[in-house]
Amino acid sequence: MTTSVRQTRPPQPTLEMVAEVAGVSRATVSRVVNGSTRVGPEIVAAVTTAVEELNYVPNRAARSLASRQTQALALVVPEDMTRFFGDPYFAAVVQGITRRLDQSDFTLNLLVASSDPQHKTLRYLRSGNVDGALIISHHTGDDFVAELETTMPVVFGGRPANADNLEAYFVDVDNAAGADLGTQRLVDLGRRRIGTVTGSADMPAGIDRLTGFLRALERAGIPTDAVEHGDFTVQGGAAATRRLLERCPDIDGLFVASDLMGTGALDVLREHGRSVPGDVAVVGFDDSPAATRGSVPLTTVSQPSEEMGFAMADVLLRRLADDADDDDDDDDDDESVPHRTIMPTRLVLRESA
Amino acid sequence: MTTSVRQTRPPQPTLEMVAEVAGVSRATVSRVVNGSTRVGPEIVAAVTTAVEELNYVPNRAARSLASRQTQALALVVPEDMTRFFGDPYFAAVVQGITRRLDQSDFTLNLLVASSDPQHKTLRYLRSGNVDGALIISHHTGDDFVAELETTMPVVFGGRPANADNLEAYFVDVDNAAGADLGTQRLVDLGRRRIGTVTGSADMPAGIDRLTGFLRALERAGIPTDAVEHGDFTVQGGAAATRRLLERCPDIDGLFVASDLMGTGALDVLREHGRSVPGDVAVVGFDDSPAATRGSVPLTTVSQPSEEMGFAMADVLLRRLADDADDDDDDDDDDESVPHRTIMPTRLVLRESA
DNA sequence: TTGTAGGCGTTATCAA
DNA sequence: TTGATAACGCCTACAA
Repeated sequence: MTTSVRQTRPPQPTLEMVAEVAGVSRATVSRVVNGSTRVGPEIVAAVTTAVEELNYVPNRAARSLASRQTQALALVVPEDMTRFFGDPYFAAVVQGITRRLDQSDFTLNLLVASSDPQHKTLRYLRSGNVDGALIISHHTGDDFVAELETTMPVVFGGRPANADNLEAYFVDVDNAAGADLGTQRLVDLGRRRIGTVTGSADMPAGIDRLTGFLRALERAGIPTDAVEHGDFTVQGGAAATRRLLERCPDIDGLFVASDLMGTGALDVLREHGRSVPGDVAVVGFDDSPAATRGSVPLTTVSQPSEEMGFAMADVLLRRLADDADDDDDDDDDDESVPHRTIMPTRLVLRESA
Repeated sequence: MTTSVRQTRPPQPTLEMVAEVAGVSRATVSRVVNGSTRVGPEIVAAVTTAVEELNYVPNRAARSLASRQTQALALVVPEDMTRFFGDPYFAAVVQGITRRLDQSDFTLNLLVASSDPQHKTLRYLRSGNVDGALIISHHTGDDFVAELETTMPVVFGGRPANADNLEAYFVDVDNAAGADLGTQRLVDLGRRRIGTVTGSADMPAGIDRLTGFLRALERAGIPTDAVEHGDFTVQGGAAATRRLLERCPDIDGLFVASDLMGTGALDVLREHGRSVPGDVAVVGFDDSPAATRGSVPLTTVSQPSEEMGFAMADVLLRRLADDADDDDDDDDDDESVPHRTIMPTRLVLRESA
């Protein structure tokens, strides 16, 4: 061996080379590679041998150019990295998506993008890199989505923010019902001065959970003024709790719109000398790992985040399959894939309430 | 508007269509799109107008097929999702990588892959989806890497596990020196019964940090038997600490090979009624957000994780640029891109030691 | 400076 | 069942 050879990379084998080795045409190799049944057994064997001998792997670009498909999906997350990695909710959703995709031969492209304001992301999407897109953590302002939908099938995690979006496909839980459930727990515990730290006001999940909270309080005839806005981050949750404590020092119950914010709330409560659940009972939302990470294990409204990711991928895959079938036929919608998939929430009792 | 139109997606515009609208040839449009300077100003204007009018975006597959480049990189992480999302170290590295890539027009493909044992991942890589790969958290067993290097330029985060890999490019810190530094802090504090919770034994970072720990103790003439193996997870760190406490109940100093494991250690220490740093002084490694997440802020050996990600991407991009230049010329290595990039560590003092 | 033409590695449409 | 032969959308000599 010479000591310093420039690593020269052998060119990847092509269909043509395989065809030559196997003594058949490119078309036949293509059939074998793609698992067509209409090929003679001994030919299949010959091709398979050649493929392994040459260590052949099909070129994705060429395949996608010819077939107009990529076998890839994008997961678009309009948040910055810190946020994305900071909230276990995202981890669960990604986990679910990949679990579904592992059963297919689609791959996932993660697009975490608030830094470069959607421009690069949108270009990436529009340049035919993927067959469809999954969008989570969608904010009111993220209207690049509208354009996206005209380009490729899209499925949302959480009801999309655009009010006009009646045709949108999404997977969600009934956030209002969930929040109601969580708040009711506080009521049932006999708490009568109940506050909330909301999620982002520009996200349906934030808005709906507030709605559910208010509904429960009104039903119980409890004042609904103890509301402070958070943003689904630990810091935001902590800050909101601080403001709440300042404004309403007498609260004895707190509904926090996410477990992550819940940990922030717990910190502030302790910092202010309030015991949990003694002085203040706390209920979170998500049932993410964050729920058990704080000083007190959180009672929380559980949503099946991972299952939601799984369902999102599943819906998108089915839409894609449908599109492939429709060669021409009907324009009446069979509705084989439902636009909305609503998953259940349930209350998980731990120590905080 | 009809109520239920099957969303029919208009075909994406092509170079050819732009050419027609602008009244020039495809070649010219291609030049303009790719920013060639050798084009008349008014032609550039015409083409630009046409591009915007049609909302044209180049097709990646076609471009990549013709140019034999993808303008995409892969980040390969041979870990499961839970682990990937659980350790802030990865978040920092990804952050750094994307920060570098944002200055280029390369995109990043994240491949978190221990589930499907590398098969799908390897196929993805080998089918020409990316121009190069970044690999972090590389274990001894992950030998698929060897094959990868023959296919495309690769840069490692952390010295690769394969001993024979002299030609490998990587970005790392001097783990042994860092661990030595951290351990020395415990010695300087007057601790004389010092233990360690190591990282994974099949990863260079784990091994080297143990080496540094041992070196510091030997220098100080302190027994080196208080060693328990962790695996860079909270649970692993906690379990190792538990074993250590059982075996050496008298330890007064603890070097933990990662902050994440450090939080696990802190929990166990408290659970056993040991105060920190009173009874046991603790030093971590990484200086990740996990360092300040536990009950006591960790004194830790800081490594510039985000900068390391940035550097990894930078090295890979430069290798790629070099490869593009070398049309034929030399076979003596200019070594314009260094094989190893070693970043500094420093001790960050907080409350735990 | 601009246009022509060939090719990149597959898939898909025909015939045979 | 198999094999020619077009596309697919773009880049890139080469020629004008």
